[in-house]
Amino acid sequence: MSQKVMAAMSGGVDSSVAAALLLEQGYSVCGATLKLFSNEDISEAPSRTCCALTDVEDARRVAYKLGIEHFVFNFKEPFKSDVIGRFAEAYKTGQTPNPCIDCNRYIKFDRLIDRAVLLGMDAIATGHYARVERDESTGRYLLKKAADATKDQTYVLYMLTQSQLGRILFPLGGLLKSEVREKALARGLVTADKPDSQDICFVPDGDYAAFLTDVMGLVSPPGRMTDTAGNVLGTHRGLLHYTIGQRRGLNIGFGSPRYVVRKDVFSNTLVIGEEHDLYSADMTVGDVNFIAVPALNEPTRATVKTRYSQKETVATLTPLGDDRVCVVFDAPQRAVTPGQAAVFYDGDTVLGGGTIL
RNA sequence: UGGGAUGUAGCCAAGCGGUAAGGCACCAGACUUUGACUCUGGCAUUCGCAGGUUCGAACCCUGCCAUCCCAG
Repeated sequence: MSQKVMAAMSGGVDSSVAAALLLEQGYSVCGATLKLFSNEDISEAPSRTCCALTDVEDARRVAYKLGIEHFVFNFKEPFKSDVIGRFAEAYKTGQTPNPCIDCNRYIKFDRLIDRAVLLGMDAIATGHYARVERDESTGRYLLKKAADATKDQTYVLYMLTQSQLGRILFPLGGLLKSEVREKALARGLVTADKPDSQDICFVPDGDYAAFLTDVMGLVSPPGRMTDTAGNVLGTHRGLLHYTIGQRRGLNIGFGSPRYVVRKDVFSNTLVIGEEHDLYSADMTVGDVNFIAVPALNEPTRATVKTRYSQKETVATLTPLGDDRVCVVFDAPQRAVTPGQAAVFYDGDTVLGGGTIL
């Protein structure tokens, strides 16, 4: 009896091909598309997003073409509270969140798995570029980088637990993006030519600041902009327009570029400085989750990623207790930003990760 | 209103008689499944204003205006 898999289908190329491949590999497959928000809740949501209404239609057409059953689950409420809500909360405290990670953590790999199990499925599959392997010696599931290093998404999957990993298939983990597109074309999937998604899915026009103020009702008044010594240089447009390391939008001219160095929500002050002011020798990471090991018990060498699409850097991890880890970089890192994820690697294997405090 | 200095794009700034460098900011595009960073391209028919000299002026001359400094 073949394994029953629920393929999460966003309506994009990747998940379409993932579902098709599973079917060809002999799995018993059904498709599932998640409704995460109403289009009328956000501004015009035309092309380049995931999970929009047209994308549900595309997913349905692909499922039909593949001849598999297709479900649409309404996860608007949990998405609103666990993803959008957290996103807004993070901005309130001056952090820079990564909503994709929360969506994976609380929606796709939590509620969707629950739903799949409820329907008698053995596992779920997504179009993420990552690989899951079983370490025979320890019995643990390992999360490993994708074959296509440029598309690797392990950074947004660091919080997966052993029980989740035991029920996850990533059919695209061994493929290159170009191969995925070829396969989509070869199979005549309508999603073959859809552009890669980008931007935050619930903020299709990319104007997340407007979303936070207009839709979420956050208040972010203008305030003073100072240099690192505290000298007032001008006025900022509201703290949520900025993130650490940001250069654009400061609207202030010096001989050299200026970057956001710090956000102080209490005094509503934006501190700006030069490139060299952005480097940190260490950081504390909280809410950590370990995958390759049950827990971190002693100082450990690892490579660390402090933001998406950034090169890894070598560091020493020291457990602090309370799900926290102190990370000391071999070389100071640029723009370490609270709220962003820090992911630890041992070669191609994800050791674990957490949120930068 | 005695003396000195300076006025070139939003900011800084080169140019010193031959037809407006550069940096920052800004804008556009690329890259990017977060916000960023980065990269590429764009961005003063015009040099405080008005006259004059010259084949030709941001550069020389005259006047005016503005700002800053020193002195009163």
